[in-house]
Amino acid sequence: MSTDQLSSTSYLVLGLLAREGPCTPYDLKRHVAATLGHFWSFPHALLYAEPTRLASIGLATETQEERGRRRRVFTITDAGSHALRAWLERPNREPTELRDPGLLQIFFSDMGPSQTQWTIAREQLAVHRAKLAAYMKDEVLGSGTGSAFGQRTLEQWLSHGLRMAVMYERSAVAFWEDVTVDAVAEEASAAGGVPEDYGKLIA
Amino acid sequence: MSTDQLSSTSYLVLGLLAREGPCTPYDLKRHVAATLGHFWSFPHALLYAEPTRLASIGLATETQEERGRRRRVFTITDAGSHALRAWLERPNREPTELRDPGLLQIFFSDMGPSQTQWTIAREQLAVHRAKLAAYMKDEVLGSGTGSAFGQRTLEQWLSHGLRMAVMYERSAVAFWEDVTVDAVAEEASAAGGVPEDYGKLIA
DNA sequence: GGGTACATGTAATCAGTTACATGATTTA
DNA sequence: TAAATCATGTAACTGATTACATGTACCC
Repeated sequence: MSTDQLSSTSYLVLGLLAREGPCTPYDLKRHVAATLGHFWSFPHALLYAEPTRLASIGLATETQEERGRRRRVFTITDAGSHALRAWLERPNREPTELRDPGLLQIFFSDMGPSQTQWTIAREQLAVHRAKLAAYMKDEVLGSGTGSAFGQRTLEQWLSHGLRMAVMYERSAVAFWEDVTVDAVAEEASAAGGVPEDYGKLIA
Repeated sequence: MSTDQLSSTSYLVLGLLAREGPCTPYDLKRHVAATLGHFWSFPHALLYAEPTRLASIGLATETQEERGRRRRVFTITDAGSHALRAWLERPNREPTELRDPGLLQIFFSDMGPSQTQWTIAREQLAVHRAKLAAYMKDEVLGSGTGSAFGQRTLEQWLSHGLRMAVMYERSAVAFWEDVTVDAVAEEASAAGGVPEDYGKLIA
């Protein structure tokens, strides 16, 4: 029953089954969408396939409803819990993957026409500002920006997960603001003018 | 000659061929390793496969050496340049993928023994500090931390690409410091004591 | 000249993604 | 009761990752 070679997806599912109790794939989907899914996409098909795989190696069990939707409900087994804990205690040095298509574009923006950098930066700035605003509306984030002492509720842990994402978005906004300003300055010095909506940038 | 449905990998290769001129897959590999590869992994097998694919749809051409290593050299075609420029001008709203295994662990740390949070945070703090230090040693980053005006050299663009990564690592360090402090406080209040190497944390 | 690191490539596997397809529940 | 949306699942595909395999250049 090799618990080796489990993927991040495996631990995601194991973790959710451990914390939330028995779940249908749809339950998993919703939990993920509300938390990690904001910055680490797990297409729903994955969350239907992965529990099946876990069941096949004994880390979960599967039961199916007789009537109605005939949903499949998955439950973590002792072996599953054990695998999860073992993973939690194992130091993890896999590097963060930061896959940002906007960054890829700006990286090659010198291969395009002169206003390319400016166009990309403006777009990305909008994207990241919107995302940051969306995070801020999620009430789950509201309170504990300072260090929270004492016992931690589930909600606090969820917000804990998102805190990093918020920090990333803040960095991203700052970064794209910088790039935008640079691009404007460059355009100005090259063409002797300033884009019309320059004022909007600083707002 | 549908230039549709090209992946990030495709544009990475097109962009490098456009900027660097004809390249072997190994050339691509080295360029990537020195830049984007720091935070977005592209296994070398990809960089051997992708140019072939591009050649098959007319966005690059392939020539092979007669003698010696019989390397394959790829050159971007006009169609390839066109596809690249079209992509640069197309607004891109695909979200950033932030796949951080450490974050996944901390997200589920309440499923492990009590010191789990502390252990994970310490590990991740070390990882991200090391990465940040490594970035700082790369001379390519040294100078222009402020906004750089005037014309931009290739080196500046490279550093531009990495600047975001540096900001991310800074955020990560701050985040994991926070988590570490939280964990220490929690352990202390729960067990009435403080881990021995607490002092090292603040250093 | 033997070892080591660099360089080049392919093949097989596997995970992630897209697309398809349909049933169940709610709401107008 | 029809439409819309929520929910459930599978199949096919494609791209990413791992593993294998080998050759070349350099260094001791």
